[in-house]
Parts: sequence; C-alpha cells; structure tokens
Amino acid sequence: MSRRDFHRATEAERRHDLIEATLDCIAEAGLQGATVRQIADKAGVTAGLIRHYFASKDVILQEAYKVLITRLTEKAKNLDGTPEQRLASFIFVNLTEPVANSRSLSLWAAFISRVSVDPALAAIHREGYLSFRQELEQLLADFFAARGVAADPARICTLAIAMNGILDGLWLEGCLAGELFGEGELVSIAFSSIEALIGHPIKPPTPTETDREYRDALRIHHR
Amino acid sequence: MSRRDFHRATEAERRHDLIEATLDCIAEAGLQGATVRQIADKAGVTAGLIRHYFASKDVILQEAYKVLITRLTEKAKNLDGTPEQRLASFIFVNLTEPVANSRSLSLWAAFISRVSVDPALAAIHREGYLSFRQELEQLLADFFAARGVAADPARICTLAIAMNGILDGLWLEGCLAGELFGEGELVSIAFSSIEALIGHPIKPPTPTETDREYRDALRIHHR
DNA sequence: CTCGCAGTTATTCAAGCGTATAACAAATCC
DNA sequence: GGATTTGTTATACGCTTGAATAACTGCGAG
Repeated sequence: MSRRDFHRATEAERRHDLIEATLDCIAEAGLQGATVRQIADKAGVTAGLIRHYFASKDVILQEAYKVLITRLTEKAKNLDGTPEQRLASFIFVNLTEPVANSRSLSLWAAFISRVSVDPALAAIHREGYLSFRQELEQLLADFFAARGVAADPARICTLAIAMNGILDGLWLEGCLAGELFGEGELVSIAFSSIEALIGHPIKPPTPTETDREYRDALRIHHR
Repeated sequence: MSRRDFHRATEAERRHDLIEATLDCIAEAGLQGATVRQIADKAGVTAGLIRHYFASKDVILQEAYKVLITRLTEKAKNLDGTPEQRLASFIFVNLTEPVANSRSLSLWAAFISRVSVDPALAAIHREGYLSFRQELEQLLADFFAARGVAADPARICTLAIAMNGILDGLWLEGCLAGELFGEGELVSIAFSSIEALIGHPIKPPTPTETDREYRDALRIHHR
C-alpha cells in the first residue's frame, strides 16, 4: 500500500476535473453511480478532496448541472449571419453533434429526474430554460423584423415555447433512436415543422468549408 | 413497540400496491428515494415483504416501469372513429391529462435516466417505444389509405418517428412549463406542426358530451 | 533555511442500503 | 381440530454511502 502521488493543482483545474469526473460518472452509471468515491477515483484523487472544494455532494452535482446546461446551450448562442441564417443555424446546432448524442441525453435525463425533487436543481434548470427560450425569442423577433412582419410579443413567446418543444422532442428522438435515421433527416423534419409553425419558409444555413458534419447531414437527408 | 397489524392480501393486490407505492416514492423523491424501506412504508407493510413478491429491488423497479409505460400509452390505443378521428385523438390524448402532467414527467425522466445504464430497463423501454411507434404507424397508414394516398412503408416509418418526436417534445414542454400556456395551445401547435409534417390537414377529434377537458382545451385554444 | 499553512491523502464514523433469516399469525388441509 | 403451509413481521448482517477528522506533503513567506 503505497501512498497516492501527491500532486497540487490550481483551484480552477481541480474544480474542472472534479466536475468532469462527475459528469463522466453520471453518464456511465447514472446518478446512483456518481458517488464521492467513484468521482474521486475517476478524477484521480481521494474522496476527501471533494469536500475540500465543494461543501457537499449536492453542491458538486449542482455545479455539474450548470456546466452541462451551459455546454448544451452555448453552441446555440452567439450565432452570426442574417436573422434567417441565425434561426436556421439554431435549429441545426441543436439537432446535431455535439449537442445531440446519447451521452447528452443520459446526463440530461439524470438531472431532469431530480429537478422536481431538488429545489436547487430546479432553480438552475429554470434559469437555463428561460435563458434558452429568451435567446430563441430574440431570434424569432429578429427573424420577423427582418421580414417586415408585425411581431406580437405574446405570439413570439408562444412560438418560442412551441419551437422549443419541437426541438426538444426531435433532439430526444435523435438521441434515443439516432441510428434509425440520419441527422439530416431530423434537421429536415425540424425545418418543415417549424416553418409550418411560424408560417414562413426558412432557408437552411450556409455551410462553411470546414463544416463536414453539415454536408454529411445534407447527404443523408437527400439520399 | 406493538407489532404491526397482520393483514393478508391477495397476490394481485399486494403486487399492485407495492408497485403503486414504488411509483409514488419515485415521483416524490426520485429514484434515490425509492428504497425498499420507503416503498414498504408507503404501502403499509414491512420491508421484508417486498422480497417475498419481487426477487430483488431491481425487479420491482422494472415492473413499475412496465406499469408506467402501459399507463402512458394505453390511452392512445384502441381509439375509435374514422382514421382521421383516431389520428386526431391520438395527438390529443398524448398532450392532455392524464398523460401529460408533471408527475408523469418525473417518473418518465427517472426511468429514462437509467435506461442507458440498466439493460433490463433498456429492454422494457425498447419494447414500449416500438409498440407505441407501431401503433402510430398503423394510424398513419390507415389515415393515408382512407385518403387514397400511396403509403410507402419507409415514409410512414419516418413520419411516425418524426411525429413521435414532436409529440414527445410538446408533451415534455407541457409537463415542464404547463402553467405557461393552456393545454389547448399545445394541442393546437401539435396539429399545425403535424399537418405540415404529413402534408395533410387533420380535423380535430369530435368531442363527446362528457369530455369537458376537451372543451376546455378548445376554449383556451380559441381565446 | 525552516516553518507555517494550504492542499491532499488516509482513516474513521454513523447512517442507510439491499438482503437474508428467524419468529410469528392466520388461513388451509386432512 | 391439530399439523402444515404460506403471508407477514421483525431482526440481524455485511456493505456502501456522505461526511468528519487526523496525518502527511510540499511550496512560499520571512
């Protein structure tokens, strides 16, 4: 029994590593598999260190949830292009890698199942959800404005909720049954559904040269 | 310390009570709150009895998941009316009580988060999912047949997946943010999205006299 | 250069977990 | 109407959990 290597790290590094380890544990074995010992083991430290950086196990779970939400939504923020392009990119980004995959779903479901139980997680969820929807509302408002269409805020709100629902459902379906149909198919379905919803056609986003994934998606879509 | 009342029950009753208690525990405190002691307490028996009816705690969870899936899907089966009415009812039933509420979502998320971890739950999930989609495919096939439209099986399969996704997402949205918009709004959004998806209008289902909930939904929808 | 101190490891603790088993109560059988 | 079987309670066991604490390590201040 030799003593574990003693390695000092900065606070930022440690917290990051521990949170990543937490997410890994949850993805691999569910919330029940994310014990302080498993997390510490995956992060290459001993269990006691977790309590040195996080007041309790609940706190590290909350931090991990924040990181997950950020990761799932950051790609859909700061899009550029015309309002139409941004809206199209928003749809695309949310239904393709790295947002849409089975690991994301596992993590998301694990936390969602505790949102109704743990008030702290519920607050984090609420914040992330409202922020995401607000982003979507802005996109829609810009889209309508660019088309010279009158944009009733209440209607935009409803549309955002509905569009959010459609994206969630297709994202879910893609994560769950991803092998049953290509990513491009999902994106295509999303476009036609959402076009019907808002009553306007949306041009697909202009692919960049390096966006191989997008071309793959289109290829699957059109085959 | 007096001994707990000794009350004999039939096997069907006991199993039912224990499974209901399990679902209650999960809904109230998450999967982590569904311990054998909590379940037994909620069912009004002692912990040992659970192992008399179920080989292990995993088994009672599996049985509870089966019951949940059945409850969430049975309302959408054996619909009657014309193919168009059945399809419309299918949409409606899946987006209103008792299928769409926050308790359903809590339970669903709890189990989904373990589907990727527990092979037994994965098998149950797969069966329920495929059965649900097959039901939907049949509805779509009948719908197209009644309209005299050529129904390519592969296309129907894709449509069923997409429609399933849209329904899932709106169901999710309704469960999560149900207070933010009326049920009728959700149903209305579902109709317009799905009509766009399949390229045909769908008449809303004919309400029965006793279907107060439906009238409420429509009222909210048209306000 | 050494000494204090913050970061890390190792160990310990009480509580709760799933499970096993023994004791008990009420039907059922002969 | 006693013996037997079966549903139920009660207790115990071994293990894991989150948390607390003690021991150790190495860097930086003085």
